[in-house]
Amino acid sequence: MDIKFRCQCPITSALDILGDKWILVIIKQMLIEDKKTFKDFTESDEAIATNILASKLKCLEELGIIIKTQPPDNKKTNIYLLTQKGLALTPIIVELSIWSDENVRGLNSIMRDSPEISIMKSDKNAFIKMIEQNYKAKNH
Amino acid sequence: MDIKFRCQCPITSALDILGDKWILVIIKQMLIEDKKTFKDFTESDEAIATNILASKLKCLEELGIIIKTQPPDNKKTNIYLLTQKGLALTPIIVELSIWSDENVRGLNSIMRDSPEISIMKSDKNAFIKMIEQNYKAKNH
DNA sequence: AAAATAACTTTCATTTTGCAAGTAATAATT
DNA sequence: AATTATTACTTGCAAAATGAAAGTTATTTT
Repeated sequence: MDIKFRCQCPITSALDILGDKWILVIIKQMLIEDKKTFKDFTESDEAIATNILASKLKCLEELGIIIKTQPPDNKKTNIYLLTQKGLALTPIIVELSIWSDENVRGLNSIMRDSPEISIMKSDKNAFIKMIEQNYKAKNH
Repeated sequence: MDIKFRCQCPITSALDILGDKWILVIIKQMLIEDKKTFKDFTESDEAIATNILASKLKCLEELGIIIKTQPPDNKKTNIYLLTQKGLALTPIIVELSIWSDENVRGLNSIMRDSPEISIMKSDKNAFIKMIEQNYKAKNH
């Protein structure tokens, strides 16, 4: 199961990996909603189907964007964690958030506010670092 | 043909629009490869099928991300241009570019270098502004 | 007037996504 | 110790999105 890259373009190649309905949603759930088990993902608002979830997690693992680990005290539950490659997607998630706040709100009447949106805009780099540090602190 | 939003999350809502194989590729082609006609898009490296292209362009137009215009001297050729909403996707494209350079290069052996990658990284904001100004200058 | 071009549309095959139900292993409860 | 519940999936099938190839219409160009 390896990815077919459409051409030599770096941006298109990134989208050969990230360009679908679910990959970046799963990354977002891990990064800012603290989801880490298969069950966590199935219970989220987006309501991903379990077969799709299983295939996307496998794909992300093969690409080195996440790793699957077993907690020593529990053989039933698996823990999925972002690797450095996955954490490095934070700037993309933040930019999606800003674009959405400014340009999608008018189209989705039920969209919720991001309480941190003004902080996010006023100092993007600091905000990105904060999210990354926060994730690392929680998962070590 | 209106979009179904999965939930209240701003990031997921952005991905309800942008999360597919083609939308951001088309935006990239307009923004940094100077593509503007139907033919331009069909001739690009990514080789999009004409039926898919037609449906994506229609979708982008309905969302207000691009506009379709007729040059006064030619009734055959249509010109597609990014609106402000479309231009505001520049930061996302730039972040995809940076992430790809650092994390996808190892997976796509034929990926080309971005000559401006170091400038891009050293001052993201300046680079984003430059791309946006450049686009506006060319298309007025 | 004929040929070429631009912008699509149509048809049909393939791939991806989605729903619902089922399974196997482990953990918790009685 | 036996039963029940939970977790992490897989399977089967339907629906939607994507793709390849050919066809259509309205301009331009020759």
